[in-house]
Amino acid sequence: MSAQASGPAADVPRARRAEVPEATVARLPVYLRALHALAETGRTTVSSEALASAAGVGSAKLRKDLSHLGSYGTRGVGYEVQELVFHISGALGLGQRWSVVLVGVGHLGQALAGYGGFDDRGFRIAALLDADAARVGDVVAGMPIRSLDELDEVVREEDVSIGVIATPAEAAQDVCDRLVGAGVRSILNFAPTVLQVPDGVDVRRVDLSNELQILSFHEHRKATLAEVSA
Amino acid sequence: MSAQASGPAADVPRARRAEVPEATVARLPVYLRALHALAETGRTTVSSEALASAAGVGSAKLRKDLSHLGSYGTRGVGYEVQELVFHISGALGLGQRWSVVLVGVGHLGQALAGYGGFDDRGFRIAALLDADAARVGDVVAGMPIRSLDELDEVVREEDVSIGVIATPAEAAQDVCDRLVGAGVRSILNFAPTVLQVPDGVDVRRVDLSNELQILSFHEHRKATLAEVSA
DNA sequence: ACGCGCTTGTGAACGGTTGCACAAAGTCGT
DNA sequence: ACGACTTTGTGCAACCGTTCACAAGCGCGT
Repeated sequence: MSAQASGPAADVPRARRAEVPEATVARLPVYLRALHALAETGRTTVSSEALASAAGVGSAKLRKDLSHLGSYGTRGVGYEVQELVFHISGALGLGQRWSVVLVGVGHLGQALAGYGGFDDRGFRIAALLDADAARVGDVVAGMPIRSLDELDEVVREEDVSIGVIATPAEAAQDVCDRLVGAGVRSILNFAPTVLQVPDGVDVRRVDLSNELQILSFHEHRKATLAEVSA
Repeated sequence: MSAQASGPAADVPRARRAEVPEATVARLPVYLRALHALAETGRTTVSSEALASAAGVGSAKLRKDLSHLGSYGTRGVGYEVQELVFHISGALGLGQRWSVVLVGVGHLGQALAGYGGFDDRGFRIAALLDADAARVGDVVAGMPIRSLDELDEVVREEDVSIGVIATPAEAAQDVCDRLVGAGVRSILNFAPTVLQVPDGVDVRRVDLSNELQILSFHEHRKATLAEVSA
């Protein structure tokens, strides 16, 4: 976004990168998980129809999504599971291990720390940090909790590129600022606040209450419709 | 915008309200939270500009979103905070208290059970359920854990309309089926699986690993771009 | 009372996403 | 070897969502 194509489009090595659409990127992890599940059942190939159904999307959408990565299917047969896993992982940048720092070790933080999905895929928790001095030193999920003051040090030494915020809402913006100050440019925020960040920093929010309220809207709508037809 | 409904639009009972777009619905909770935060600082009115910035969106988008609910602003002044809270809450169906059943009381389940955001807004945890008999009877966040077998009973007696799944992935589909069987039509799924449900049932997924992978994609892209320009 | 400045609400243009429908391309059985 | 069958990859059209730009409306100061 910052370094736009300066004059000649020759800076791009091979223009094979047709810029994967954001909506597609958001679905790739779902496909990847479905593929892993299929692999465990022993399947070696899948049709777009079968994979789409396992991922909860339409088959045309799936095929179009995959076509943005390249042409890795075989007509008349389908996709080879392992090959697809490889290519999707590559597109998502999971070839390398990303170091993650987790800030805030309450119940949610512990749930995240204990979550198996980290090590399996390409993520490694570099450190658990908490502002509460009484908690520092406790061991959670096999790791000692360290002080929030060690943030810069951790980010530098462990080459952390992703920060996860699982603090109370009041602390989130401050922690965010510290993360950005330390050089972290990707943040996953579980605190119920909208974080203000400079350009070039990506933030993704996960908010339980939001999701419940969206469900509430649909329940409400269903209930109102039912009332009308009654 | 209401007057010129020439002919057909006026007598269609079902299409009474102009159907709030899904993308807008997803943002309403964010606005609501920002408004509550503003209310606590003593503000009684906000401009679309100020509220938009607090919510992390553009002001035009905010105004268009709000316009789907009605015309509740005052030109030259802005929106009255309390009034907007009232109308957004109404649109989201938060006027009534929804009963929620939480299945799976591991670390994540405990984090959710202890989350303040439930009681504050219009949600009430009707029961905590877990399949592990050894856990049944334990008290978490002031509530006793009950057996998963009591699901039907709980849903019926407590008029539960929303189910939250915080179990391991393996158990999620089974729990989902039970919830649907008991009559629950809105499900919030924290387990890393895509649930298969019949039509008429809404499912929202929250998946930590997905979010991390999306961040990974962007980090990867940034890193690749930086490499090229170097 | 009246114009001035501010802010909302919205029509219209734009860009991205979805779904359809089908040609291209492969496999399998005979 | 070949035709029937299957499934991918994609052009196209409809749809949805975002952004721009501005007229309409409101309060305030004079």
